[in-house]
Amino acid sequence: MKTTTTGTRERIVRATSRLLQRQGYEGTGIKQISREAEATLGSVYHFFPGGKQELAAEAIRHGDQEFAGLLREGLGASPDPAEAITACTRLLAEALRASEWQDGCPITSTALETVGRAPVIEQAVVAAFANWRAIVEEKLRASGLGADDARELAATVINTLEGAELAAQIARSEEPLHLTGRHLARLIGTYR
Amino acid sequence: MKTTTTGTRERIVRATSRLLQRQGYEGTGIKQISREAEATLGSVYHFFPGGKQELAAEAIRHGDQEFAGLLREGLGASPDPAEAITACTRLLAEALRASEWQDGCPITSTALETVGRAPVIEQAVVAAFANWRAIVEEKLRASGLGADDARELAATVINTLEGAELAAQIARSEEPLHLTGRHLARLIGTYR
DNA sequence: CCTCCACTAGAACGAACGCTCTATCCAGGA
DNA sequence: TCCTGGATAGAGCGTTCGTTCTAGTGGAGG
Repeated sequence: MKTTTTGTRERIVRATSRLLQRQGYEGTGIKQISREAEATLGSVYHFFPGGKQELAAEAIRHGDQEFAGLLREGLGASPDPAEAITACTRLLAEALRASEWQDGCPITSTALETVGRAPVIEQAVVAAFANWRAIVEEKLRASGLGADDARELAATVINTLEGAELAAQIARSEEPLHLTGRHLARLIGTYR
Repeated sequence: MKTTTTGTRERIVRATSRLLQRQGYEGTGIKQISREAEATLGSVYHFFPGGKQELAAEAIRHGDQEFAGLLREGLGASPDPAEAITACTRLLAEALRASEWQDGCPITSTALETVGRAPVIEQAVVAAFANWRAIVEEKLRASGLGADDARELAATVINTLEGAELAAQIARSEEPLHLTGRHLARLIGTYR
């Protein structure tokens, strides 16, 4: 059956994505992935003959889409860009707390561990960040900001969200995210 | 000899700090550390009977001091807080480029990998972030900002620097750091 | 009914992991 | 001179790593 086939592949990617998010690249074993995904080692290497790296790259792309979805949801909450950004920080804070501070950014840990040593993964990471920046940039331009301002602000918004997510996870507190929302709103406010 | 003794311990901590920075916690083995530090496995466990976790916690504290030194150097470059922050981003960018994009924040990777599963390390991480925030907060207060504003801005400055450092490392470009410097300067400018 | 092939299943491989253990070295005090 | 104890040295423990390999399963097409 086709559904079973894609079902297994999908389960493997989802499990990998979640494990990479929580344990990082080196801390996650293929056997743990196959166990968690309720698939066998044979299935894993059948779908991902490129091994751990190919699997991780695919999981990064999955995390990319996941985070992009959250961004779009937050940005759609208000026409005002400043309010839209704080909606994003609110969503991130809620998700982080709901997971008991376990699920931060889905790709940061893997990105840092593999930088400069796993080109396939790095490429997926770069694409994810570019995707996220583009989503924010589009929102800012739609709100009337100039092209250069929107592009630059979008980059800082994403970078700052990353930093705040990290801080919130470490401190086990929503506060860094809420604070960042307020400061980003203030920064955006200086552009009108 | 006392110097030889402390010399070995110091070499182990330095090597561990550098390796954790570049490869993360799970990606770094004790044997690699002892090799890199030109010490034997026996010496490592002699000085750090708590094993890898104790060693990592000590290395985090070393990285804490290192980053704090850079912060102090940058902040001391100008009496104006906005200029001082951009001096920090400049120093970070230079260091990152000089290491060929290998040496980002000394503790981020390890922090993310061990969050919620290695209390000894987590404690050192929390202390490091608190230390860095305090350094920036003091500078902002000395520049005339109110107590609450200074505290909040300091937190955002550190978080944003972290995010920018991450982005710069991944993109192999100084640009995210310089951009962040400009945006942080602008944000600080709204408080006078 | 048989063939075919995508998929499942997991044993086995060499290497590396963190850590324990014993043995040795050597400077300083009795 | 002998003793003590911090420091060095590395073999070896059991486990897990990523990967390879062969064997088996089951539904679709002829």
